[in-house]
Amino acid sequence: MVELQSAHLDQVFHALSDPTRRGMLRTLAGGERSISDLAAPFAMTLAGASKHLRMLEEARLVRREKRGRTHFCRLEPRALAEADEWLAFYRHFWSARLDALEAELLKPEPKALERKKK
Amino acid sequence: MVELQSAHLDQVFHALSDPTRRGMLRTLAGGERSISDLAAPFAMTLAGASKHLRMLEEARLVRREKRGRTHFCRLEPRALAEADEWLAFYRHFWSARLDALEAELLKPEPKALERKKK
DNA sequence: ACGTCATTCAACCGATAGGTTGACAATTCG
DNA sequence: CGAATTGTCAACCTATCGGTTGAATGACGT
Repeated sequence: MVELQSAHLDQVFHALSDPTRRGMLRTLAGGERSISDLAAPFAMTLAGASKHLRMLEEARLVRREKRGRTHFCRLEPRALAEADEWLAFYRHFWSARLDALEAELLKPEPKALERKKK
Repeated sequence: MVELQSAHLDQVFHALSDPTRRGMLRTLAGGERSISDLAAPFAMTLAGASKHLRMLEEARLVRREKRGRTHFCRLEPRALAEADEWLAFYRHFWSARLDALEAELLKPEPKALERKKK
């Protein structure tokens, strides 16, 4: 858990470092979208947008499924979760409260949490 | 809260996309360090490391204080918190449990939390 | 079969990243 | 003062980024 596939984190964080790509992820938060749908909000050629999508896909932030002639994309939250795990290490620097709760979540006994949920 | 200074997020995520810089942040999690201290673990000239530090500083992930001839760096958690806030929007995609707890944290009444902590 | 729609590919472009080297600046020590 | 320590600056190099254009691919509708 400590190494966290550094090379993949490189890809993920780099993918997140562009506002176009972050915008696309935001759109995908609303559900499956075609490439053209994702490209539409941006003043950019489709080929340009296509490249961004490919980076998101290679970073495994997005999954693509081709149905007929259109490619549908969906958010792949796993990679975001990895970025989040990396950040979690630092969480206590800015928020002792959230950190405490999270520590509880990750402890070997999820009893307290299950009580809360059920 | 919705726009989150996109240009700054660009810088932050880009800064995090390099393993050398992430390594430096990890070192800084242990407290204040000099530039040479931060550079030491990496097979790289000091000038190279110095450039990485400057990016971290410009992304406001690190603060620098010059005392005598040595520059001391400290972690600046605020920028990491911004990245975390951005990710928070997507948290429910991979963890309904954590999301629920966090929502509780951010609600106007922190009563339940205080009971847990004290 | 033909045209059109959705998307990629290949080539190109200027800007930036990530690294090096060598010279410079500032501070401390003898 | 002079030498060593700590770090930056400037110039350079190669690779990648973020974008364009124009042609190619593949599936659909008629």
